[in-house]
Amino acid sequence: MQRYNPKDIEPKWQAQWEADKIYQASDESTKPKKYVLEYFPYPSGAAMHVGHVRNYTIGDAIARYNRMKGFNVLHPMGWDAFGLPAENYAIKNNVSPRVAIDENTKRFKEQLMQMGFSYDWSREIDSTDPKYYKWTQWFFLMLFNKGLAYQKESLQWWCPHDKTVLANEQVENGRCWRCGHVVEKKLLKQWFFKITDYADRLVEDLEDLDWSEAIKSMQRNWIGRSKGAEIDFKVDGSNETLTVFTTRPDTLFGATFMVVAPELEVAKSITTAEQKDAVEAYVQEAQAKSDIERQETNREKSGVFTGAYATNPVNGAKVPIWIADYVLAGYGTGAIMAVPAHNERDFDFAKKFDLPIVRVVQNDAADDEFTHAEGTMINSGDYDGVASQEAREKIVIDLAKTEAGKEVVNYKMRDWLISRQRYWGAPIPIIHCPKDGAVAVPEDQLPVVLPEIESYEPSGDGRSPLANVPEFVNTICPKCGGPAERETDTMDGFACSSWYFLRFADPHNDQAPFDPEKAKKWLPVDDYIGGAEHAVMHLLYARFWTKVMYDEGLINFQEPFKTLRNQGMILAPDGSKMSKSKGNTIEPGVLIDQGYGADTVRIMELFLGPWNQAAAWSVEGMGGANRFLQRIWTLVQEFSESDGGTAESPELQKIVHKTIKKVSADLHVLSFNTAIAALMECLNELYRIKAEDKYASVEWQWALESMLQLLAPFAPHIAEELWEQLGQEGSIHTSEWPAYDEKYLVEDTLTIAIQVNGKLRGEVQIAADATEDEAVNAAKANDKVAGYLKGQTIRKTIYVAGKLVSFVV
RNA sequence: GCGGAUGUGGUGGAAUGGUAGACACGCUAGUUUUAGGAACUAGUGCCGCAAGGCGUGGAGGUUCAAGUCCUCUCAUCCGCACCA
Repeated sequence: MQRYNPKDIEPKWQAQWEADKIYQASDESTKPKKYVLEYFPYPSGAAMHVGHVRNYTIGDAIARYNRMKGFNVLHPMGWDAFGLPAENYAIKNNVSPRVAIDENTKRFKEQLMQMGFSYDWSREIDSTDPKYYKWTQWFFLMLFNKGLAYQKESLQWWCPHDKTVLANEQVENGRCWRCGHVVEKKLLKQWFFKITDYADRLVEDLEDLDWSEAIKSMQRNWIGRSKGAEIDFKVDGSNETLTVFTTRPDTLFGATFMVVAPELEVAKSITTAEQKDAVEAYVQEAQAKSDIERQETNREKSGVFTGAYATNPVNGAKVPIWIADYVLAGYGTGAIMAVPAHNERDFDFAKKFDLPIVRVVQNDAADDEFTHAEGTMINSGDYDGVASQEAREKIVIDLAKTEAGKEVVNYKMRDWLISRQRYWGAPIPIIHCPKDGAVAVPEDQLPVVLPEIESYEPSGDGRSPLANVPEFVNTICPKCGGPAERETDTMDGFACSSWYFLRFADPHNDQAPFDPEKAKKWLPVDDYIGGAEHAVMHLLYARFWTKVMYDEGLINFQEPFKTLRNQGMILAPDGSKMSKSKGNTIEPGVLIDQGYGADTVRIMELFLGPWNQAAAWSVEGMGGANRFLQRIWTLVQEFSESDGGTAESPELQKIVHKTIKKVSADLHVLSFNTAIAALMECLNELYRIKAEDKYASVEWQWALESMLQLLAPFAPHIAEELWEQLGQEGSIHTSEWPAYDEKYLVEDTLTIAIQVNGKLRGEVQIAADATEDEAVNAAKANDKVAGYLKGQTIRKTIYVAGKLVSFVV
């Protein structure tokens, strides 16, 4: 008898599948399409571990299942290969990032291949290939021409370690998302994409997406839309007006002071002579604080009085203007009306500096505390007695009459800063002309190719290494033909990944980013599988680009990813996070070499628990997964060597049909762990039946083949090998998913549970077609139950057909 | 503080309001001339000799019946955070 040896069969079938091109998606097929996509990986220097591989295993099971269900499946793979790690590696080892990335990509591809994933490799893409980034640049120009890409000088996050600016989304707790260094603010002229123009649509369209509530709420939170009003306060003895944003215009009568962020110019200009020194000292002190210090919550409030006063437009009251760093320059107007009775921060500030606190909304909160709650207006002139929700609207309407206020919507999200002062990225296709300003590189001159250079070290002066390459920089203006300079910054890598899912529909097109007809055929992505770490970066950016493309008429859909599936993280066996630095990663390649094989790893990835929940890797569990496949192997070998027989086995029919039903239903809702459990149960049953009966060859052949088909999405190699051994021609992976027939699932007898007063007291066998009376009588006849019913009056009898009888006494 | 999620045996986890613990790991006992990180059989929620009782983070409630529905509460994890 042949032994199950994954090392023999897995490479063999991988080569065969590749030769037969069975996973290639067809642009011509008339079968319904299914686009299954896993986020394309960054080919890093480190090997993939079982956590990364879970992502691909889930996607592959979905792709394979759908293929067998008769869909024309697009399941592509590519490389998101621009970015800092490759460049830093290149600097350290003095090799070109190109060379480093090519090596990593080759290794990554081998690792994916040895797992037996069913990718259509004919569509492989690489974001660092000029044939690809030509079109990333093309999209940049589209945004530029639509006024959605612009340059602006402003204070921006700067990572001193990576020596580049970062987008807001890429700063996590005041630290660089890549290297973890504390970031600084630097005044620089940078390129932005105007994602804020799409803020409303990005919030509203979340509604219809089949995404987890967690990711949706992260995006909503990040966009941070809040409805409110802008209200103008005139500064006394000056032409200045301070405009504030508030979500609670109803509390306007309770505004007893104002606060301006230290960064605002107006903070200095309105300051009186007496307060000048104090204000300057405070502003300096505030700017010296790191952002991490400033962001610490529960910090003691600090601030300084400007000496100036403003007039509350609603009642003419004079309110002092203060400067304090609890007001952020970057949100709203950078100035607030402070209502200490109804806002915690204002309350703390008023307490500290002894400013007046006036309650204007009456509710059941204590007098000496602040309250956000709604209530009835008091101390608010004509609005007294009105409900606060109502007053909120009325006050804004009344202010609008004198143009002292208006309704506005505010967002926390800022525009997406996309320029990077680094080498390894797609060059921004802009030429700076002294006469014509920023000019787009004409389309026929794309791509602007990233030149090979000597030193990848960033200068740190705010310019990329490309600035040191005169042949690259010096050019002529496409408009006037005069001497001009190329933009030397490169694009954020997230620009490349904002449209890659479209390129897979038409990966080799050199006339356009994609053929609209092909995009129409394949997109949107039906199942997008990836980690939650992309919640407010990639997933937001890609949605934004998609909407821009839709507006431009390039595509016919507004959301790129209909269904998003966030797989749960795989933790180390001790429950801690797996990381290269901790040295606790588990690599599939190592497990495969140990003899478990890719199929065992794949089974384990899915059997560990629900696919969307975190789970600790289990070393012992590997044995169980492997044993399961061993037992299937052995059963098929024993069958093949048996003489066969003619005895029929209704039991065999029943268990296999039942399993087909269960596995199909589970796969439909991605319940992989229970699908595999059902296969294990089926296998246990088959062994039991085998031990009792002789083989009935026709039925056994069918039973084993069906079981292998159900196994195929999870363990494709062993399924394919045994499929062949059973005499089948053609790949199991292009075979038709087995169907079940309800007629085999019908039971002759049923076990009915019997409850007395809600407690389980026994069970009884009845015929499947027993009437209610027969079932109830059988239940009463049960010895135990009879004991509980003796001498009692049955007040109520409930019969749940085929399930239970419940007596109430 | 705001938002999202999760709480079930020794462990990972199963359960359309209807027999809680499927499946697997681990453990216990046994079988096999068993080199192995084997294979097979039986058992395994807790208390109890048993009958029985108790059990899904906690407290209430609805129901003949609650892990599942409702109210309150506790704990853990994740995201955001002086956002007006």
